[in-house]
Amino acid sequence: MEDASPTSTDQLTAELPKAYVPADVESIVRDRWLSGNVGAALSQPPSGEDTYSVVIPPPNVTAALHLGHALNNTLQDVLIRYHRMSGDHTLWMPGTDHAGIATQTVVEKRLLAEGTRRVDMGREAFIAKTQEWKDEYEAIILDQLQSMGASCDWARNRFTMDEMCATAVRHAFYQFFADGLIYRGKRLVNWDPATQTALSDDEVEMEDVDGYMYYLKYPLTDGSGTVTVATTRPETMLGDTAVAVNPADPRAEELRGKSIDLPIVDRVIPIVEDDYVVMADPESSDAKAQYASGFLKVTPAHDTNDWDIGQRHDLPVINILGPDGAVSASHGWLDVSDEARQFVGQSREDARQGIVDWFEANGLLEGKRAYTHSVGHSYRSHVPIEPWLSDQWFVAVTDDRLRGSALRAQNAEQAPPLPDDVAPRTDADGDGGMTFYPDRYARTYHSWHDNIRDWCISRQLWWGHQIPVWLRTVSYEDASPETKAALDGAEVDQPAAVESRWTAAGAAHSARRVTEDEIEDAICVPPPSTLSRVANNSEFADENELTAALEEAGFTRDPDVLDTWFSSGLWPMSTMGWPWPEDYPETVGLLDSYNPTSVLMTAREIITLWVSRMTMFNRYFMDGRLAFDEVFIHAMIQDGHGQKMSKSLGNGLDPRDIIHSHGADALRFTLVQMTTDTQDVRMPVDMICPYTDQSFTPEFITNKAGYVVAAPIQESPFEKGKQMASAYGVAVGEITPSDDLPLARNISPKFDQGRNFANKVWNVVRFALGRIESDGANAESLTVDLSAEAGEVSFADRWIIARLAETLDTIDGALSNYQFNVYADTLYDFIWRDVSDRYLEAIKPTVDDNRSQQVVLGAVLDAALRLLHPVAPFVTEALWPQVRAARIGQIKGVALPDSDLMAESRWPEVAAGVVDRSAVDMASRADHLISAIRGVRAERNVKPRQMVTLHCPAPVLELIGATDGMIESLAGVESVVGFDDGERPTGASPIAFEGSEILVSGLVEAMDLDAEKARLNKVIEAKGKQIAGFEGRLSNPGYVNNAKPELVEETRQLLEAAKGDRTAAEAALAALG
RNA sequence: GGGCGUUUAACUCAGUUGGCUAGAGUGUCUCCCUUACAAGGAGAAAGUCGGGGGUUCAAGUCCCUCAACGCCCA
Repeated sequence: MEDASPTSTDQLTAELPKAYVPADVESIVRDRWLSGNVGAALSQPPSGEDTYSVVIPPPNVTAALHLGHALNNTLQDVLIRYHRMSGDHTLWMPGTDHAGIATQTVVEKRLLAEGTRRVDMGREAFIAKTQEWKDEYEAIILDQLQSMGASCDWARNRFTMDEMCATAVRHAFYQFFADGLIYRGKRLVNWDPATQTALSDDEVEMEDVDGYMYYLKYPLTDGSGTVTVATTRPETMLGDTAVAVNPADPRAEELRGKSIDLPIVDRVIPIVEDDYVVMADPESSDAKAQYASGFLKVTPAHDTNDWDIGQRHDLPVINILGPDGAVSASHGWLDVSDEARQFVGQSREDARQGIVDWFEANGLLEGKRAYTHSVGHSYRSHVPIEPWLSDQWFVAVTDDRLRGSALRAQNAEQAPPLPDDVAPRTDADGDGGMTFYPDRYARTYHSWHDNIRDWCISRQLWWGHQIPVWLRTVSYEDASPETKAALDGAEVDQPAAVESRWTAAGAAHSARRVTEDEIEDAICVPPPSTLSRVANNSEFADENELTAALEEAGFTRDPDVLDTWFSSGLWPMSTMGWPWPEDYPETVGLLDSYNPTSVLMTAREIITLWVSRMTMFNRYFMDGRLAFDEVFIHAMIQDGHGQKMSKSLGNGLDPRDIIHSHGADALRFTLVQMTTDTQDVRMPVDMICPYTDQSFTPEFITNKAGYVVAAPIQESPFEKGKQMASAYGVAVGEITPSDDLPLARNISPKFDQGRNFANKVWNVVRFALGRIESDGANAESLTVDLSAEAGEVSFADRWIIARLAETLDTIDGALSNYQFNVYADTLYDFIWRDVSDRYLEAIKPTVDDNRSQQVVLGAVLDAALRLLHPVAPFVTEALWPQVRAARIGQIKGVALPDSDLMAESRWPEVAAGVVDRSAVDMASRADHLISAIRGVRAERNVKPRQMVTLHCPAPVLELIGATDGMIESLAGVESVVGFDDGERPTGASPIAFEGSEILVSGLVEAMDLDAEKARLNKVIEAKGKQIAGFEGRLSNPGYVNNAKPELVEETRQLLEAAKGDRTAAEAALAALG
């Protein structure tokens, strides 16, 4: 790459502006990576070499990425870049998710705004429209990822509905179907009456709702009285098929065998006894018992618990609602009485009121009490979910081959014991191999599988993978002989595998009785690539012929699509070409080399739905192999008030805004630094004034729902009288932004630290470039030996390399354990505190004339930037040509091989033998002395240029000598003279250091006696406190006997030093008179 | 109802198996535009580690308990 070649340092210095301007370099750097194919993975790395792989949790194409995505992807990129630099073959698979219901919903909204509806345009046209949306947002998302610096293998970008993924989805469905793990059945599902589709359990959100508990009197058929049922949903009584009572209830015996005349509907229903019924207990602490009457109306078609009771007592199921949630007589309700007919067609809300009124008017309403309870709501449309009876497809995730396999995958050391009904772990591939970080999430994952139910995967949508099954319902007589044979003795709704002409052609065939005399045949047709492999001697040439024949035989394809998570669950396999990688040559080898992936990074909200399913699927289809070895769950970012960031609260941050104002590295660094192993982190949200571009803390109000939000209208603190709209004001529709009331964007001051750090790094490099004479030399030109014996380098050089080695160790440990904040903090300290504040200042007087020191400076810079690269790739890559130019030699034992791009450089290696660990201790002593001197200087207002003189005893002289001028440089000391309680220089300020007295003279201004005394008294007081503490500890026999000996010894030394310091300070005080 | 997490300086957070005088960034105050950086440098003030009890020679760290806040699941 031509612009990466080193040129003369003078030129380079001139090229670097005084401050780092991210916008000036980010797009250039991004292009360098793209044209350099930095993220490209080798499909078939040489065997035996390490690989490291991550699949991106595919973002929904519904919307642009938010801050949570920025965090998630930054962390992945940090690991990927780190492992790439460490020499692993890395694969980071990018892609997006079609997000069925979510995307369909936003597209429908857009259509409505344009004046059309989905049903008006038809399925084909709607899918085309949605595809447009997908293309638009996929492009935005990929652009966002690249602008954040994500080093994915872009050529492998996948989409959950592209051909490769679609093949995997269809093949997996076919395989499960053939193995009896996917079945169709009439079940109660979570029905969203607004979007009119089924939802899986995890798409239902529980919300507390203020409602009533109604007490309805049901007359006994024998006229002997009434029983009172308690219910929150009186309207469902139209579908009651029993009343249940707990067998332990004293009233149960008397009622045994009796029945009820169900009001309104005139249906005679039995009284059954079931343990499930909560007995009335007004004294109970359980709200359910407090509000219970002891009698439960049983509506199997409209309540999951009632369904279970119905199953136990063989009760009829009467469905009285339509798909829109209104009362309906055309979905299985046959015995509609004249009285009941008035409610047909009413919404569930109207019907509730009407039925309560009816009971009241007829003297059958015993009462109602206010009652707050949890009601399931659609996560998408937010309307209450209706448990609704319908034909749906399910994956039998409760089967041990799936649930058991997911549980066995867990690392036994961090997981609770396996449940009794799960087969034990064996030495099979994958068993016990999956580890969670932080480990507490292993329990969350485990317990999710406790009450797992079969997974409803059909969705009544258009956007998604259409179910690859052709269905036909015929009367028993008309069914084929094979089907009849397979169903011999089978009960209603119980599926059976069938051998037929369709299975001979490569499809899978299952049948079930829909009713006693109706039979449904289901033919699952695999993807063409599978069909051509499994069908030998098929009577059909290809899939088209087969499906044409099916349709001719009266079959029609199920119009429903699959739950999005079905395709996401296959993601670690489908993206790598499964099941037929040979059909996609670029994927050959990927599964063998990169699956299992190394780690899955995600937020905890989807531990259950995604981690579990990927594990189940990968293990099922890949002979037990895990989808990933490790799972890292990162924090959720909340706003400054501890609230979830959301569009509706207007408290979110757009990564694009942060990149615009602070730069991508600032975004990344701050996010990485925030990543501790806690669950939530807070990020105070400020606003940017659109008139001045300055940020300020907005005025907050509390909204009706109790959230702290930015007031809809904000005054500019910078331009008097000018106003702006907050994101909250716009989100709730209170304000439409205009020229007079422009929308203010959100920002957080937390990103300042990242921005400042990038700027610091920039300037460290600028400094070095000004001090290193390139003269055409390169990293091979000169080799410097660090050892003190060689005498080639100064103390500061040995020390900074020792600190580099320590930093490297800490960072390696941190990144292997997902301690991202430790990584960021360690680097920040090393670069800012050590390299910048100490090392650069220490070498300023000597580096210009010291060739070896220039070599060390160049190498330190090079190494530091490499360590920084995973978290701040842009600024480091931007500076890489300059850093290469600054390399005029190498350090023996410090490996920093050259490369064209920083992103392709190797992680630094420092040989243990070259590190002078003692230098770190000595530097720390020096540091204390420097601080003391600086303290005196600051107190006396000594100007930076003013040099002082030090008068100190022999041991301190020795330290000063051993550190080769570091102390003088950093403390502004001109000369050091010996001083052994001899004649005191006049006007000198005393300080206590390591038990002896040191005098500082040359402070220019006359000594302020009172201030000096006050300072010494403060020292004496502080030392006295310390001494008391140490003495107290040492006089305690328990401590001396029990604590580690070296600890006790250390305490003794500290005590001696503190005593010495106090004595010195007292002597100095006395000398002042 | 079950589970998890948080509570340390004014704010946002570190503090790894108990052991140096509890740290950082921001903010505040004082001084300095020193030829890498004012997005900077030097210094300073600021903490009864949520409350209470316990274990221990020793508790921010372990145990019990109470409180507040948040999240997940039902």
